[in-house]
Amino acid sequence: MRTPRRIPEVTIARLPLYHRGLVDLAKSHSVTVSSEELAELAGVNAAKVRKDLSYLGTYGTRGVGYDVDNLLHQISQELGLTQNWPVVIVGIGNLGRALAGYGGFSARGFEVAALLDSDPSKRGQKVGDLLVRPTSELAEIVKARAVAIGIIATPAPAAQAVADQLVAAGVSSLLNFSPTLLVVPDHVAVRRVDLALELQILSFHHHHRDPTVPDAEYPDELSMGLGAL
Amino acid sequence: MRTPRRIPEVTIARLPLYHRGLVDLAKSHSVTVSSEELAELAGVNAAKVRKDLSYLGTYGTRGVGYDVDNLLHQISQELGLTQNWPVVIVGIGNLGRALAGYGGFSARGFEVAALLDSDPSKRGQKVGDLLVRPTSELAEIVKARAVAIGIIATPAPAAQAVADQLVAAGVSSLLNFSPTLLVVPDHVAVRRVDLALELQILSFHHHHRDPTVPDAEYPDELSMGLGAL
DNA sequence: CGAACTTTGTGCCCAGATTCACAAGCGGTG
DNA sequence: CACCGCTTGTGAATCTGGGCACAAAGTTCG
Repeated sequence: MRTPRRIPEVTIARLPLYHRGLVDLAKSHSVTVSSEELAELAGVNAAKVRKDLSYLGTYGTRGVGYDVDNLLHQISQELGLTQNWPVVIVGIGNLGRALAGYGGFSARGFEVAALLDSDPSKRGQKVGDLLVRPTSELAEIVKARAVAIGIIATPAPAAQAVADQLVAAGVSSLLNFSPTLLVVPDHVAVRRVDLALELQILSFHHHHRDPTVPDAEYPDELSMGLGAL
Repeated sequence: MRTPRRIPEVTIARLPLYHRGLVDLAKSHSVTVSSEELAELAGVNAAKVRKDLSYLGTYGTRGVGYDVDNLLHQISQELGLTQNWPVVIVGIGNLGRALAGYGGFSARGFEVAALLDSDPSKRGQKVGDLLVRPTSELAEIVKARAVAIGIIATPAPAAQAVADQLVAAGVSSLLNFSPTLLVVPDHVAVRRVDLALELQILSFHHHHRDPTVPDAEYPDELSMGLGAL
């Protein structure tokens, strides 16, 4: 039997970290990896790694560790990374353009199927080797290409309408870059990336930072490392 | 006495949501708001709103709710949003440029103090009305402008070195857009925004979506809303 | 082949966060 | 001024996830 238990959301969120660590290990031709090593790569502790992986099945070997290739395959399987998911990016402003040009997509099993924007003046612009198409073609594209994931990079006021269209067209997962709370049906997964929110959290920490910590100044380190850039 | 208890991290992460809701309410000239209303705006439940706010102090009035202006002020105070924090953006690629052009910064109390990139060919380029400056000037700029927050938008291999430089120069908070685990001293706060990770989490949900949900198709909604974009 | 060693998988407990549910407190009303 | 309705603030219960610690299981070496 596979995946006997329900996988906790926090574990799901860590699987990509393990995935990344394993990709690195595979590149360096490591054959096996211990929970300890993997924990270090992912920035968590070893017990958590073992518990997380145990939700997927028992792929480790006691006394040895995990087979890198096998574990990588199992996690890829679980995350659904064995196939290329087509995504659409809606809203080709500053951010949308940056996302369109981001190489990490294709490298990690996501393929930008289309760029959409409602602004007629953007229609026909090229970003990379993709053409910006009008939002009115959204439903058509989503259905024709079986788009799995919609990325919303529009201004906040347009976000909900775009989300509605994406959902109506059959997209099941949304990545929302606008500072908006999207209302979607239960079966649609939404992840939100909110820059202002992250900055405000950092602002809190800066505001409440421990004043006993000297305001930095590590003269030794200042001189090193600059060349590396 | 103010802030008697330590504020849990999860609460801190929600304060910006309340802040945003309150800003909207203030714009629409609402005078008071109940925990119920604020909960709806923030997408959480009312009990959580009340408990979160109670960590800040007792700013509500029983039978009435919270005074919008006052609560907004208190939360701004707590988050440290009553002053403008200078930030630097390091790594002016696709993403860095998009961030530099993002209007949300200045609107929300953050000011881009400088754009830095180690690539000599980028030096002197203008993004908006800011000049790209060499990374070697990092320490100088951070100290001169008392930069609070460093945004790392470099490729992964450069991220750790940049983080080291920022920390050495006295930056206490980092926003890391590279898919890297940064190692920093305890007193430095790091938030990570990882696109590939978010997509992989969505991939999981799409991969495991409930097949009983019909593949969308809500004909009524398809025709409406398009004009709004 | 058995002993020593290594590392996994997991039961158990603890800490932290969420939610419930209700007493306390305030404003309005007659 | 007393009563009623509303909403906060918070103790208590519940749920969830984290981490310890150890038995189980495999490997290596003599």
